[in-house]
Amino acid sequence: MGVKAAIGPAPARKITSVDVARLAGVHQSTVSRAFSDDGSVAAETRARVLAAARRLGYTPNAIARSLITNQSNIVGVVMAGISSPFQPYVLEKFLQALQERGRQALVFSAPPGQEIDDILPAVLQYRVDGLIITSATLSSARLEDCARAGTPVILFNRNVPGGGASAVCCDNVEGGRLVANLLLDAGHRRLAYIAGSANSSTNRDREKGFTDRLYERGIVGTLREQGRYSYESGYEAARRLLERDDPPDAIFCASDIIALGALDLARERGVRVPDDLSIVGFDDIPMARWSAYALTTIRQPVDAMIAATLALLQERRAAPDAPPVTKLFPGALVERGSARRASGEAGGPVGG
Amino acid sequence: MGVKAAIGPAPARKITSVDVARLAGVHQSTVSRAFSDDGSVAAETRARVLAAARRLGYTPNAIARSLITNQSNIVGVVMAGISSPFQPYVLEKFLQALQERGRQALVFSAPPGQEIDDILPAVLQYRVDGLIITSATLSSARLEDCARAGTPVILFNRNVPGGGASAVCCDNVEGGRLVANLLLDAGHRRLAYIAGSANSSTNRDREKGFTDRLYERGIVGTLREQGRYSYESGYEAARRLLERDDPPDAIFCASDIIALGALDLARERGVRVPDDLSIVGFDDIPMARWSAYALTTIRQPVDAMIAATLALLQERRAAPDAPPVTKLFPGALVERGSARRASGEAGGPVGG
DNA sequence: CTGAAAGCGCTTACAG
DNA sequence: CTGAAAGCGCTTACAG
Repeated sequence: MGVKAAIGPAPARKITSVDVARLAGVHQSTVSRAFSDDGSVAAETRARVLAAARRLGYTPNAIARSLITNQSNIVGVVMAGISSPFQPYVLEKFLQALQERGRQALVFSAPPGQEIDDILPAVLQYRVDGLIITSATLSSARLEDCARAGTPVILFNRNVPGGGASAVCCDNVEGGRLVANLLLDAGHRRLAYIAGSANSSTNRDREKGFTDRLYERGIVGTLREQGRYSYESGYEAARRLLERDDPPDAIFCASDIIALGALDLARERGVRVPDDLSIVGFDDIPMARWSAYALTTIRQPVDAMIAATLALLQERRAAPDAPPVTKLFPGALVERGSARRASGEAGGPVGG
Repeated sequence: MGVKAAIGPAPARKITSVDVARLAGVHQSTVSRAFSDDGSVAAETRARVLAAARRLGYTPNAIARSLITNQSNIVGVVMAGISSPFQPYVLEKFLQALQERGRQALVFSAPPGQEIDDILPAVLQYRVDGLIITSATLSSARLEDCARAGTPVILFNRNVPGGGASAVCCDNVEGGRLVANLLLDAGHRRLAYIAGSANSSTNRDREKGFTDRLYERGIVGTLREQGRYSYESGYEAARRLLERDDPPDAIFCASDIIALGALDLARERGVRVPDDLSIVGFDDIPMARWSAYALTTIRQPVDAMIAATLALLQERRAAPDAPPVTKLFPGALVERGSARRASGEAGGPVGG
């Protein structure tokens, strides 16, 4: 009533369910029930509680709830580098899917290409309900820590057979085969592969599918350049390839971002795409459809893969000791302008 | 000892500090101290506790800690769309900065251009220590909810004077002026502006700085196309501009991604950049330096802006009722190949 | 349908 | 330096 009151309303910090209960004239446990879906509360009581809560600006404390229910509703998402365009594309979809399901995402970024063991303790401290690791791997020691903590782990876009973790992945081997078929059917015989980071399963599998199919169809002597998953890397690798005495007439790049770099280098040197050189990527990132690139590529069915990841996480939480599974999703060939069409192919629907 | 033992080690779910205390032969509070930095524990005791913890695979429960310390160590990050390339670039830097400071990030993605009021309750339930909102705004009602909950809010890359929230922002008005000067000094007189989303402060400020400076220097009749922050939008807007009877010879785009679309459209139509047309963007996203684009642009000092955001958050947590402040950071002109150089300018260092 | 009480796993004065 | 105890803000059997 004195001078102090004039300073302004004392900010009533830290409103709890007890405050709401007092105002609504009920017990604290009733407040709790009013905020839970299945709590049996008289409709009228609930209305009174909710009104009091609104007046006080009360929101249930999810931290306290997590502690007692032993469920945080938080999923950990660890990404190895968000800078490569496929990653934010995936992350955004994960965030949306999680939000739709009423879950939160604690997101971590790891230096690309590295193991993410250092990050794990922080993730586990927050007792996340599950852990999604995209484009990275966890050592088996850390994987065991997760198992011991009862935290299910799903590897997204990384497939380590026998690695002890469940995985959701595009069928990269089959994708590589698809590209080999496409290029061979278009008449190419002088082929090259620009690899992504050496230690990634995506690179390994895409390369394997590609070269195996080439071999099956009698092609040998395919060129190879080691790259990383970056534009600059594709640009440089393509330079080395095109400076050869016997340059390739078709290049399969381990990912779209590599292909974009290769495409730009080719153009700069006056090599016409696809007339002189076919270039194919993998992922179908948003940029692949830019008219400047019109990249022929393999599309990963990201939405289905994300839904499967979340379903698997749920499943594993119920049955933590079930053996790891791997779910493979077929990629789809998207033909745009950067690769020659099969020679036998008709010009359009009319010709069919 | 019976059949059950053969099934395997019963997974000792939910190890707590009590379990560790028992194994180490100390009280539970001593375990807690051993895991805290300043807790006074005998070195030998701490070692024993840590050994026991390792053996049991114990990690302190951060959820329980948050409840008692009233500090979650979690920062909420709300982004309006991660798909535009500047956003993941910023997000990655935020995540890294937060990790370095021992903090976690609860990340939310909102539909771009929209208000993010719906997301706020979820954020507040988790009692985040602070909230960073990038490229989006909160209604004043929701801002008040945050104030009442004692959660400091910083707007990143959005500047709403008198909006009631603190903000960290590039000086977009000054950036717009810089571009006007550059283009005028290079001899351009027929100018155009491709706008970003109409309701964004970034667009408003960049346009204002640009047109004000043009006006000051006596240029009128500047063309304007409304766009959104997307490649496609820049592509289409540039088409409309270049199909005119009196096309511009220089275009300032509200952001780099718009400029990239404009650049590609120009090329497709055989318009030479920068000989026939200068194009300037804003942000300096990683793609701007790709050799295919070599985009002249304004670089936002993102690292400094992020450090300031985090410092401000810390500050506001200590003094929640301090009035909102806005920190403006100057952008830097980065001249690459997409805009003509000033006519008076020497060709290189030799000519100086 | 509602109240009273126990308990989730920690931290932190308070003694000694 | 260590132990004993209170308490953070909830949920959830248990009675009634």
